[in-house]
Amino acid sequence: MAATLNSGQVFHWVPHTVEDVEGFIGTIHETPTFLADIGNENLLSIQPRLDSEVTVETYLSLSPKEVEIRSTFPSDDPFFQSALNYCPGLRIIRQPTWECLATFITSSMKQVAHIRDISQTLRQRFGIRHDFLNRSIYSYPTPEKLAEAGEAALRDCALGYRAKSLYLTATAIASGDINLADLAHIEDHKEARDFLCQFHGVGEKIANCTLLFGCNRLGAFPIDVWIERVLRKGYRKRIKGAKLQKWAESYFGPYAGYAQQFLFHYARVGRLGE
DNA sequence: AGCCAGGAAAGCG
DNA sequence: CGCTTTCATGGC
Repeated sequence: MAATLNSGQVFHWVPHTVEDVEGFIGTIHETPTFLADIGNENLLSIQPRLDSEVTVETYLSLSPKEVEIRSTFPSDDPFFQSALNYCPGLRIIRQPTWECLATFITSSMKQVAHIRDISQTLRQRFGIRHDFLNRSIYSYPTPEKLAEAGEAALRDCALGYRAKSLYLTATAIASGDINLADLAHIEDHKEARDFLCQFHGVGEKIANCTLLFGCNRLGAFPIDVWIERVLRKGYRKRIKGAKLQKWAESYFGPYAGYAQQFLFHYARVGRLGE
């Protein structure tokens, strides 16, 4: 669980200790939650109330479907197997679509540590406060709240040029101009990606991150500098862009996005670089 | 001090 | 079209 929360999918979980148990505190949708690994692959979770919408198990993808997913990965591939074995417990988190979309808009050309800072600032200034386990934690602000805040106030959160994109996207949704819920009814992967690319500041990579981490579309394969690096190193792939995208989706199969996350983590934490 | 970060839009030819 | 430049900010 700890590796999953630190794997660059989600940016708001912070270390927290409850009665000498070390874990993380954050929100699952609107519900404050404490999570801790307590040995033997057991997970401790504390919530002030039951979240009827999304359970801890759903959020962390702790389902038996894992076995089926892993069986679709390329088996005769030592490089991928070592990426998989590097962190076998890694899961894809199922985040709220808006929260995921907005967070990745703020992620462009930023390091993970700084994306965390931005996420925390936005939550503290514009989100709803929950007092939980002797601590204040904040849910992710709604599109309405960010639209109302205005571009200047967002820029003041160290967003830089991303403030404009976040503001325009929040406004498009808050005004009813674009209904984010429509995305769930789009079957086709390309159409879904194009739908997300309507938003200012959203290109192919951020659209794929949103589909993978925020829409439960496990075939989406986001390509960033780390993935380009790892595919170049592990598979001698010198192609880029759309060609690399097509190869990866085809090679890693129906759950390519899941495979992507193992490769990303292997590249970033495993110090694969030169 | 220089380089780069989970990129995308705008500006070229 | 495909390629290049520009856009802020902070950590190392």
